[in-house]
Amino acid sequence: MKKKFRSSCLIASALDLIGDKWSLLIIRDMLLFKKKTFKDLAESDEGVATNLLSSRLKLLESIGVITKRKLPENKKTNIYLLTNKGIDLAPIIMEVVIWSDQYVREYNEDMNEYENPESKTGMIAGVQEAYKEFVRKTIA
Amino acid sequence: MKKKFRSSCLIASALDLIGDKWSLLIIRDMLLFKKKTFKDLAESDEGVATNLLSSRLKLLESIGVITKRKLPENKKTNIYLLTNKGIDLAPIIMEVVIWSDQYVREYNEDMNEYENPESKTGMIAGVQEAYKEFVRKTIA
DNA sequence: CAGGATCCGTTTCGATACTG
DNA sequence: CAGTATCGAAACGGATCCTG
Repeated sequence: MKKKFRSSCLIASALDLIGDKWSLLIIRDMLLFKKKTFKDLAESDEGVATNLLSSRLKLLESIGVITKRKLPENKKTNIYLLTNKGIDLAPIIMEVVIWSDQYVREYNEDMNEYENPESKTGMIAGVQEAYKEFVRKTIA
Repeated sequence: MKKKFRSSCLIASALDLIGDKWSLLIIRDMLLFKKKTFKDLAESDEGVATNLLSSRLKLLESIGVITKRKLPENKKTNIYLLTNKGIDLAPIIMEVVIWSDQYVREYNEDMNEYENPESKTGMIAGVQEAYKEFVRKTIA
């Protein structure tokens, strides 16, 4: 394992996303809970202020991890969807979920199967596929 | 892939770490660049202010992802080392590095081998083992 | 009424100066 | 060297206010 990473790794726009609480929560809510409207996202458990939600959605769109559009059948409501670039954040999100579950859970749940690297990789791929299917159905 | 994650996933103390730019950079510097003194960490490319570095080290210690101690042979200098809980953040850090490298690199480097899930898992394990070996040698 | 934008008091940041 | 103190600037967050 001699490969070197650039010291600039993790520095550029990744930190704007990953180093920001609200951006992470928005991406999690979209990816895992299929939230897509401003209202959905505003009602997160953590209680984002609408001004912050607004600013983060603009940020995420400018970086290209989400897109803003309207439903085919409903021209009024804006919806936000993860792009492929955004869906590729799934491994990060899921690793955070796994770590969090391992170290800060108060009660046991059966997450242990993911200790097997095989099933973890598969689980992440499953989350990504599920989201892509959701996008397909949403914009169809 | 029917397993459900608690909505509290990713919310608790994980966000204090992952949702914070400096905490992430400190963990990265310790894990990948083997930084261990205040001075080492203060000289990061990104330029942490010393007051923030100080507050983050306290935070990370309080959460239990790092420990503060002194070298056996040098009683003057404080050193900071990742605990096992901290080393277990490696998958998150490495996924961020991989995503960052994929989407924000300006010039190509040969990271492509990690597109194979097998080698990615192995690479992460390698990073963790390397750090554990570093800890062993440091406190020996 | 959804989808934000604006205002404003409070908290946090970040750069530098300072201390044991 | 390893932090702490200070202070102006920026960001937060919560309430309210527009606008189609």
